[in-house]
Order: sequence, then C-alpha cells, then structure tokens
Amino acid sequence: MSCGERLAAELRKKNFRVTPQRAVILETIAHKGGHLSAQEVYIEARERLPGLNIATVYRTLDSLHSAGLIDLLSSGSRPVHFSLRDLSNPHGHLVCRKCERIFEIGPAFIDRIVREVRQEEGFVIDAHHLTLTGLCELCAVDDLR
Amino acid sequence: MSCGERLAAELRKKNFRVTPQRAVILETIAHKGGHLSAQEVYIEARERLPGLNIATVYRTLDSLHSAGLIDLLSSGSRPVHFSLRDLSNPHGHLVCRKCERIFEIGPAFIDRIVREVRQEEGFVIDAHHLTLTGLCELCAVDDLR
DNA sequence: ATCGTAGTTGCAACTATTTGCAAGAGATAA
DNA sequence: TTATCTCTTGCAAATAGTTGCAACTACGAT
Repeated sequence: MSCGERLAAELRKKNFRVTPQRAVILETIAHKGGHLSAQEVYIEARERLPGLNIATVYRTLDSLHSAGLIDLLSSGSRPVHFSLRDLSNPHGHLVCRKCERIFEIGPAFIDRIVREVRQEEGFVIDAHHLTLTGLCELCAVDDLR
Repeated sequence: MSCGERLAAELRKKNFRVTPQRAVILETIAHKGGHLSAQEVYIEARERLPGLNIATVYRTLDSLHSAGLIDLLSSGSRPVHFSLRDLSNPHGHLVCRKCERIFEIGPAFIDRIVREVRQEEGFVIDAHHLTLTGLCELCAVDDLR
C-alpha cells in the first residue's frame, strides 16, 4: 500500500478528511526521515505548499498522531519530535538524560513489555512511541559519582 | 530529613545553590500535591514570593528535576506536569490517550521493568518518571471499533 | 565579618504553541 | 453534477516557554 493510500485509509477510519496539507506534511516526515520538530516540519512543508500555516502544522501533527500515522518522541524535557510510524518495526526509544543520545528498543522486547503491562495492569501501551528516559550504559557508570 | 534539608543536600550535590525561589517552588509543589503545570506552580508560588518571575519558575523546575527532587509527567502530548518525588514510593504513570485518565504503576512492577531493561539493553531507566501512554482497560475495549 | 567567584534572578524580547472564528473545501447523497 | 453537512484551514490574537544579559546573592575562602 502506498503512503498516500495508507494516509487515506487511516484518516477515514477516524472520520478525518484527506487534505493536501495532511498529505504534504506526512510526505515531508516520510521523506526527511528521523525525528522532526513541528517547526522543522513547517519549514520543509511550506516549500511544497507555500500558503501553509504553522497552526495547521500543529493541528495536523495531532491528527496524524491520533490516526496512528506518526509517532512522537517526547524526550522527557522539551520539544516533542515526530517521525513516520514504521509498521514493520514497532520500536521504542531510550533517551539518555545525560548524553542525550537516543537508543532504540527492538520489537521483541517491546512486545514483552506490552504484554506484561497488559497482564499486570490491564493497560494497553502503545507499542509505537514508547519512550523511556534514564542513563545509558556509559553514563550510568559515570553517575556513580 | 525535612523538606528543606533534602533540598539543600540534593542541590549541593549538583553544585546548585539554595535560594528562596527554589525553596518556595519546592514547597509549593509539596504542599499542593499531585501534578502541577509550570503555570500553576507560578501562580501559587508568586503568592508567597511576589517578585517571582515566570522564567525563574521554568529554570527552577529544570534544576529541581535534575537534582532529582521532582518528577515530570510528559503525558505524550503537551504540557509537562511536575510533582514532588516520593522517595518511598517510586512509581510510574499510565496515561490513557483516549480518556486522558492517569493510572499509577506500583513500585514492584516498576522494579521489574527497570531490571528487565537493564538486562536486555544495558540502559538504566529512571524509575521515577516512567510514563507510558496507551489505552486503559475501558477505552481499549471501545477501540476494537 | 568581608571578599570574590560563580551560580541565580528579574527583565524584556523572542520563539513556540494554542485557540476562536469565519471562510474554504472534502465527502456523501441526491 | 449539485447541494449539503461538517471537518479543516488561515488568520490573528492569546498563551506558554526560552534566552541573553546585567544586576544580584549564596557560599566558600580569607
């Protein structure tokens, strides 16, 4: 299924409409790859759709997120970042609060955590956009003061 | 150890100074309980320290957080909320993205997740301020469309 | 008690994000 | 195709959060 088809299908499910703004913003995120801030998305996307407004970008990012098309990485502290959801590879992020590096958690382990939380608490975690903060291996050693 | 003594001890460790602003802000959070936004902290704290500036509040919340005195709840989407760190009860939060309710994860289960992530990934999650988003039991049922 | 250093604060300007509202435009049915 | 119903958008104003900088002050050294 193409990117555009998925966009249409997922938005419809939520009773959201398919608009040029949404398509351009999703394509921008898909094309650039990695994690982008709302402002970065705005700057990129406006080149392809000049009249685009920043308010629309924020609202669109919200919509795309609740439609499950993009994930967000709220690394504990400030600016939330957005990335294309990769259906074939649900993964999480470990954000080191010291060196700020971001590590991925693989699908297998994510599955395990999701299963455990569902069993213990009856809560279904979103496997996509699981973000944990803490200290990476190296920084943890340093932290023993 | 009193609240003031802990403040002093923890700040010193990080080479942070003990100031009236920091004391008032920490007391405000301790006194109100629960989770407060930066703006709420500002409004409350300013009553006890009239000249207090909003920029100071943001900077202070950062400092108190990195000193480990308060935790933050960044519920996936917008405004970050702060709460006093309860040393005797490290816990996490499950935020339902549908009904927005917040559930607590108990210390025992938190410990288990922390241990598992350390084993599998060599990453040491902060047990305080572990926040997961997803769907609560009720909303998960609805979500089966 | 006084001094000096470096961390902190308040201020003001700036950037980022949200909101209300009227005009615009997808989707569905006729 | 046209009408119609809502969802969306752009705009502008409001709110939230950040930053540079000079003045201030906690606190260890003298």
